[in-house]
Amino acid sequence: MSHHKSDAAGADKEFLSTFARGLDVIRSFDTDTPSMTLSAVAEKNNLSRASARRFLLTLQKLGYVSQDDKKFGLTAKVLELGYSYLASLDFSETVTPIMEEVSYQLGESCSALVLDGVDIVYVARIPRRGLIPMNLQIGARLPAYATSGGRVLMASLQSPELEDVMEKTQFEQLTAYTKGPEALRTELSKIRSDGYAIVDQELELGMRALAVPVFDRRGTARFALNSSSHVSSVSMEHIVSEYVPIMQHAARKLTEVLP
Amino acid sequence: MSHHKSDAAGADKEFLSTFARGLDVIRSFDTDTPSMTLSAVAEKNNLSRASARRFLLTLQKLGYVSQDDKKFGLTAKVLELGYSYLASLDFSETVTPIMEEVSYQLGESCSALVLDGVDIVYVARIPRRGLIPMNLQIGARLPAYATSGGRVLMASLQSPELEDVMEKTQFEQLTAYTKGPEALRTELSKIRSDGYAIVDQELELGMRALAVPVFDRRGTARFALNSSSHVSSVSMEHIVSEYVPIMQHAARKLTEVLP
DNA sequence: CAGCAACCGTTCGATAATCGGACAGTTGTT
DNA sequence: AACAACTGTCCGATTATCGAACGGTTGCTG
Repeated sequence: MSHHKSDAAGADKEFLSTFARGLDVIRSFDTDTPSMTLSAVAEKNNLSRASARRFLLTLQKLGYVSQDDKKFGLTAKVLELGYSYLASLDFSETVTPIMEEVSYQLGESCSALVLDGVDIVYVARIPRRGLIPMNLQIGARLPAYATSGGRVLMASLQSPELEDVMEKTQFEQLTAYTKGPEALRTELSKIRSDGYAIVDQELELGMRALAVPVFDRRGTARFALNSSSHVSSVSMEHIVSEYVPIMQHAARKLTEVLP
Repeated sequence: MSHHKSDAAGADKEFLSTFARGLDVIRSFDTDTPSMTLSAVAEKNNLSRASARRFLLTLQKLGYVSQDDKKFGLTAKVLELGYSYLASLDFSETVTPIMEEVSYQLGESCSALVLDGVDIVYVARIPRRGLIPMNLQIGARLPAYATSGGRVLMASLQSPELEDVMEKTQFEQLTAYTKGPEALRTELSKIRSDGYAIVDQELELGMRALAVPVFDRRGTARFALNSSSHVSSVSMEHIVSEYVPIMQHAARKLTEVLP
């Protein structure tokens, strides 16, 4: 049915390379190189200086980069790009208040996260006052297989998608407790029947995390709610008996308000 | 010296229109239209269907959009674009802990924000437990002229840049207290000598905000620290005598750790 | 189940957008 | 003054990109 595209060359008629390269230019700014000269941008992206300049001037004209004495740097406007995504989720009115209530009842941080490939991505977060266990901002990523949120979302995938994630996942023994692929499969079916996931020090020693899936009215998992706490502060039993009902109650309420 | 570019046509030799259009496609997803059919994307961006399809396929191949039954939607991966900017700021190690301390000492939320055009943009935020006055996430924008953070940043601009901001600002009477252009100029020079700005119910009734500028070692303002509170909870005198010293102390500490 | 409406997918010649090498200009350093 | 390390600009060559047109698919309706 479908033409065999020339896999070797990869020159795809439907792929806008100028656009793709431009996105790479944006992403080439990072912590190590927050600002770069035109030449540095060219080199980092395998572009000619003339091309790099065109990308930078385009971004500058659009307000996404600014120039400070030969050095180019991103402006806060690039946040608007990521913001398109957050806006399309539309959490601020409906979801955040419920998360705040959960956070208050638990006395712990509470996050919302989605699956993107083999990672989970934090899309909303209510931090706990005082010690913040890890610095997880919106947009931060963690491997799905070793996180409670990742597991509830994996558990609600259909078979082909799940296989795809399992296959692409790089299983690493992050702590002495981290489960491998086989143990994870067993765990996933347990999660399916329980309706929640607990990850006990598999991602990081001393940290326990709980997550529940949040479904929309059609029954598809839209995101996960998660809360993590120190081993010293809460026992596993307490999580199961106290935290799980609160989280599941919130998840059911969320189902009603989701479009 | 410089060619007179054909101002009428606007066809700029150094402007990569494919790239610019692609960025617009990303931004065309919003709260009202979180997912769109190919045709809808085409129409919203004034593209032919064939073009819209090329943009969407490119974004899909890069993982920024996903397709669900003829409807396209952004994925969490677009957050990585905005993340490039946050990474280039590199706040997580150095700035956030100091902000947390401020938030703890004040018992109020504490935010970091930068100036982008006539707006301020939130780039880091430590929320206060309990009532969150407004839902200000990272990336959120407010008009600079009516916010304490905006004012300290405007106050530290050089004359031509300041004039530019003043000129482009749409002054609106947001509350009965909101200052106009003339009063703002007076206020700015007061801010310059005081080293802080207080905005008393000018943005929203019942809200008072305090901000201080944070300079790097070369003396350029990099961002502002801000904290806002309810009128009922704290008096103006208390802000000046208690909050200001804490904020200014944090700002000085930040100066030392900034690159 | 034919006919229609509203979509999406694909092709291909035309065209304009993009490329990059070469040269010129600028700045700061020794 | 010579040099290094940049950025700015030009223009012919090259393709990437465009869009109209046609073909499919799906779902609805009488």
